[in-house]
Amino acid sequence: MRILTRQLTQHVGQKVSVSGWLHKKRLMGGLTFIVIRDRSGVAQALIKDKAEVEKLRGLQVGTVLQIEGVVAEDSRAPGGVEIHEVGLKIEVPVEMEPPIEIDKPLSHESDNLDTLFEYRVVGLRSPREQAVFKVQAEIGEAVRQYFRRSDFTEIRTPKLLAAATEGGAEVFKIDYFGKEATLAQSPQFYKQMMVGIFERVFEIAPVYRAEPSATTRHMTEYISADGEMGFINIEDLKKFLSGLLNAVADDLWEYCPGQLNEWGATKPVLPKEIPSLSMAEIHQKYTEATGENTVGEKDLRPEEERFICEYAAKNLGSEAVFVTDWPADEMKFYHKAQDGRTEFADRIDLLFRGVEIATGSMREHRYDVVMKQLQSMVGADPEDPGFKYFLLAMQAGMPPHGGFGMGLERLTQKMLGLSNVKEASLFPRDINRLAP
RNA sequence: GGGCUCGUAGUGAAGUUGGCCUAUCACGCCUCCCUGUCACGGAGGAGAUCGCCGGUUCGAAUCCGGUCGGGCCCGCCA
Repeated sequence: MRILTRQLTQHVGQKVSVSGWLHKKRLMGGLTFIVIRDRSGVAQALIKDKAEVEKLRGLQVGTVLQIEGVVAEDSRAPGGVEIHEVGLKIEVPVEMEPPIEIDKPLSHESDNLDTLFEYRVVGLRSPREQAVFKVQAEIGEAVRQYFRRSDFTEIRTPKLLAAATEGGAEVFKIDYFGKEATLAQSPQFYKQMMVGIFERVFEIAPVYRAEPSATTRHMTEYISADGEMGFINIEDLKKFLSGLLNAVADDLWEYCPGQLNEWGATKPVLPKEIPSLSMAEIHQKYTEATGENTVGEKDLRPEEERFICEYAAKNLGSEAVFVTDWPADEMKFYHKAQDGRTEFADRIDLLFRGVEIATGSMREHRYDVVMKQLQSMVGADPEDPGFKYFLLAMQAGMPPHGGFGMGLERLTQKMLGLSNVKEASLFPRDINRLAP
């Protein structure tokens, strides 16, 4: 019966069988050490029998094999146990020399990312690479649990859409049986429509952006964690996001200490309520600090995002910060302007460790107003199938509501301290990579 | 889309004000030695027409032009 490598300590003195991949071999004359990898980790086996060692001749790392032997405690063995009196059974011999070495850290230098992604199917076998995605899986789990604890219903919305979309980012156009369709750049309209049904909904799913961006923080396909809820205001949204980010960090450092340590990650300093700074304040502080005048600009420069995160870490005891008071003339048609301060959108961006990881806003829930905004801001036809059903949902009765979208890979990147968001994607898609 | 920058064995790097390059090193790979390795160690070996095309020159990895492929920043965004 097969056991996992992590279970060896429970079987000292017993004969066991483990299965996995050859991860490393060290031939030392009369002694041969091999390391076997399975889903639970790695373990060492000590082989003395020359005939057993000969079975490995010509076989490379990656060879699938089964090891039978007796578990022995030995302080010289990694982890204190190893397998002795080994009998090997080669399940799948691998003679191909791996294009990259997975038993030591892979280079994540920006110049070498192309190699990293080109050989991704092999490189991900490295325990250190796996750690990134174990962490990402845990983040997804923590996010899901937080939503569910907060009484959200998980939804699945279509990614194939009729042509019209929310505007802003470019969309991918595809041929749909002779008609033009687009790939969803966000679940925006659907999650809002679903507020009229479940009140609180969330989705964790891929979205597509046809932006020709070539930066360390953009991909053309990424996973968005979207939430939307009714009967709230912008302060409720901030509280929710503060709690969410804290919950993710707490969960991660409780359940993934090994993986986080692999990347030298440090737990983010986050107060219970993440502090807010208005865009005007940030421009002001940046201008004072650098002499570079950004006062009056309608967006934050990436340099300002990094600056204000450092400022918040140093002065506000928080590695995350909300940016508030975005100019209303830049807002999207479904956004809501602030009550009594109509020159500002009721919008927040969540900056974490120098990048924007989430954008949230209150939505315009009044049918006649959102209709007017659609026409004046987008110049769109309300009968267009891309907008028609969204408008119907508003007309059918929508409470004040708001929500946000958060980039899962960006969050993973920043939790681990990776320099490029693509490192936090199994198979990143960008302007010039569609495979593997 | 704009700016800057890079391309040398399977991988990572050195060499790039032209000649001493018949291209150096490390990891990996092959053969042999090695009974406690864990980035094992030791001896030997194979592997690169220096991204591609053209040009300048007695001579090009090195200079020039083109081309293909990357990267970083900006714009835009999560």
